[in-house]
Amino acid sequence: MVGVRRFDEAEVADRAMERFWRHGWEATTMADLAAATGVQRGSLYNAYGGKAPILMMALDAYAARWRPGIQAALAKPEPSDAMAAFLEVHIERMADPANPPGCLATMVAMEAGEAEPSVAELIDAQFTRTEDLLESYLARAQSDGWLDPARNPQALALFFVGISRGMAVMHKAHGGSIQIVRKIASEALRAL
Amino acid sequence: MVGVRRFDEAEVADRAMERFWRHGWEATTMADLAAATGVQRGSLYNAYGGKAPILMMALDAYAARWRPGIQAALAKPEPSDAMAAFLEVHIERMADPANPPGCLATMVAMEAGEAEPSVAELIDAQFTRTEDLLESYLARAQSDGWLDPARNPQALALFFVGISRGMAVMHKAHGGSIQIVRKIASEALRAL
DNA sequence: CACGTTTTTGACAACAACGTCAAAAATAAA
DNA sequence: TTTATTTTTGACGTTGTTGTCAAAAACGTG
Repeated sequence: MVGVRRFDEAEVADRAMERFWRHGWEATTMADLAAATGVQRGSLYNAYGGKAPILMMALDAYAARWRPGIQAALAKPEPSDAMAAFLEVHIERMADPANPPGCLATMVAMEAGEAEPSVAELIDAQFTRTEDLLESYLARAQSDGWLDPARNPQALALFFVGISRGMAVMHKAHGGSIQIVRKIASEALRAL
Repeated sequence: MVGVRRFDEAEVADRAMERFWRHGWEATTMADLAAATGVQRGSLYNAYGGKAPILMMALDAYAARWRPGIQAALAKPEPSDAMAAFLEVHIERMADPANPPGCLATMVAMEAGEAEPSVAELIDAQFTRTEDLLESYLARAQSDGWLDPARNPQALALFFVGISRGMAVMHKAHGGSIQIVRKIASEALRAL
């Protein structure tokens, strides 16, 4: 390696994440990303090739940021505890005033259409990954006797991922109210 | 009225709705709206003033389209029937292949930020309206003895509106799968 | 029918964003 | 220290989008 990259890639990912999260995909231009990251537009093109690869990098960083919390949640034996902790990860993210409202992945899921198939595929894969984590946790909890054998782990996993996305939409739509989000979560836990 | 408007305003609202619904707010230009509606760009500026008023008109038409179904759902005495019918309105919308995937209001809620305060306010108001409808229905059902007096009608209303938005996100993220949406709804109804 | 008002139309200039490129700068390795 | 390779930088032309405007067309009213 001869001419070495001058900027910190992880920091670029974080700043780009913040920018996309707060303003969305279409409302963010390469010039905005240059301003947000402090890296010149030409360098971003040289390093990543365009806007979509930067978003995908930001989405990966975003998913990685919550992964420890989710895995800790799924270490709890009782499903009601685990699902409460799972939702709490999202609540804490929304409660932190340093974060933009809502959820980056949810926003991109709604915004990314046929125009950016690679982004849509990544979102699909990220959602599926979380659903699979929850489903296998719930299936194990079921075989360990913590969950009624009549319940459907897959449907429950979809439900909890779904309600976490719904909470993000409500958070954003209602001006960042965290009380609303907490109320939704508490009702959702009665599904168990 | 002398020089009378040459196009059907309701039809413009419908075509604009379809365009915004399928492609989103930022990804739709005035030229796109002109092409979608068959009305020239200049005429749209003359009639509405810009893109945001057209979106707001489309959002009103969108809300009006599902209002009868929701009111019919809330005519059912038993809350479990009513909430099932409420969610079914959304499911049927997503199951119709003629409709774009997801939900226009949910998409705009995620996409509209500080850049378009008037749009964000309208979305907030539309969400609140539905929540209020559900809350007063549930409060009445509760006083009529159909719902456990220990339950919180407001929190339940927020939950059901929230899960309907979550269903829309999951629908869009997973390429329009309706089975996923149905599974989520069936689990959500166990919260009652 | 003629008038006055409004809409429609096509065009315009200004601005924003894109993607590329050649020259300059930086640095690891020889 | 020189060389080879990569990144950085600023600028360029192209394209797309915006908002406006004046002329033309349409139409209800008198």
